[in-house]
Amino acid sequence: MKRIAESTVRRLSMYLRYLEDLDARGQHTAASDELAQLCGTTPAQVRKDLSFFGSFGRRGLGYPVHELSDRLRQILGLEHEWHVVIVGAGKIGAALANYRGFLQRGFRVVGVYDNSPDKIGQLWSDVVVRDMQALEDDVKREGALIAVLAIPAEGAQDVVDRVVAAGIRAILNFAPTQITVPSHVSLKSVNMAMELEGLSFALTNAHLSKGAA
Amino acid sequence: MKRIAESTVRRLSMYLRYLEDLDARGQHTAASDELAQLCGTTPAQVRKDLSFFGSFGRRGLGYPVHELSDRLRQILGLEHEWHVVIVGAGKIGAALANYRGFLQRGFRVVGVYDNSPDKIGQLWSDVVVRDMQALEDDVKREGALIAVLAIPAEGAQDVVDRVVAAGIRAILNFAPTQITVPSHVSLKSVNMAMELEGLSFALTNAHLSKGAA
DNA sequence: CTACCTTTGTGAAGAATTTCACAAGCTTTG
DNA sequence: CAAAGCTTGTGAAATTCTTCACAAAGGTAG
Repeated sequence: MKRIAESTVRRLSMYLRYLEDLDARGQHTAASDELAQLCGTTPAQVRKDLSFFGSFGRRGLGYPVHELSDRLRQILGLEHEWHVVIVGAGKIGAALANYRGFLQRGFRVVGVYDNSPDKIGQLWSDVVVRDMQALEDDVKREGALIAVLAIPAEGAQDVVDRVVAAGIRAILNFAPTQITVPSHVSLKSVNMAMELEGLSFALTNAHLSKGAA
Repeated sequence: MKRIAESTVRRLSMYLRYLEDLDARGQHTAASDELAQLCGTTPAQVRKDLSFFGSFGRRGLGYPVHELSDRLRQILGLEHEWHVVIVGAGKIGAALANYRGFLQRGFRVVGVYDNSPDKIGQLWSDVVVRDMQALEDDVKREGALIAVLAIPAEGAQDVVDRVVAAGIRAILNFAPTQITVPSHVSLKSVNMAMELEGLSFALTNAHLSKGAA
């Protein structure tokens, strides 16, 4: 079977979001054309993306909204709950810990960790900020497989090594630095400075830069 | 001249970060190989990326660290200060407003805006949270060209239309929804749920998913 | 039942991006 | 100054991703 491109996965995630909207509004079917317009892509792209996983639509009619949502949740692995730890109790950590979208999607924050004594013990939503020293034990006990890193660049790699050793299998990194992980661990990095610099480039070189996203 | 891929711009931004590190450490030259290792890419990629903009290296030696940094800042449009407004004074807005990396890179937050009465008037770092109603006037007066949207999905498009009408030319969107902008406006979206779902997919379909980032 | 309309699923074409591989050029050493 | 050693810059090849275009299939109207 073919490997799936990251861009395809991102779009699946987007299709799902809009399908759920449509479902909530009671719409029963949606054509690739409609989905494409909602998501800012093309009908051919929608059909191709879905075709990697099977054939879910009906010719002449479109896709069954509810059924396709289910199928996409399956594909994306959103059927069960993932346990997530957040490392770093700064503003970004706080934003993530409070973000309701996560729980809705099956990402349950089972722990928030920090070094700073004035952070430790604070209650956030429904978890208490704990000392970093508890990190490994908690990861193991809670069976957390996903870690979010919301810490400064310095020390990020150390934390990565620690959580990986404790059993984490996927990392979402907000630290503005390159980190490395063993091949059995998935990594995504979000770097705000890099995004803003992309915009700065576009503003400075309107003629050179590609369309938006 | 050839159009520049977004992926290239992201890497330029990364090269710059590491060149600045090297510069601070007093290293005078760096080969494509070294830069590639730091950034997790390949030497050929580094050379190709840079070659779109000119030829900055010396054969047999590598790239002059300080000079190339300057040149990259020029290319990325980081030589002068950009004025940025942040719309939404929630946790994400707070994280961004406080992020020192921005100012370092020449992004000055000239205003933070919110609707909520208990947010308005709060002092953040060195700006006061203001009423959304002041948004358009402030954008014009301050000559802000970049807006960061840190608000819920509902109403995001309205805010976009408002800031675009007021003269904003680039938007960094954290609202978890698709927004549209006129073609003269650049747009980047960061969607945390989508990132986590990408990890969930990778965990669920190890055999289908591509390498990490 | 037939004709017509719509929309999927998908090979094949096309475009974009990355990787390869090597000639050209700078440095250093003897 | 010649030879050896690196490393760049870059066409060309390979790979990856997107778009095209159309046959196949379901739906509907008459």
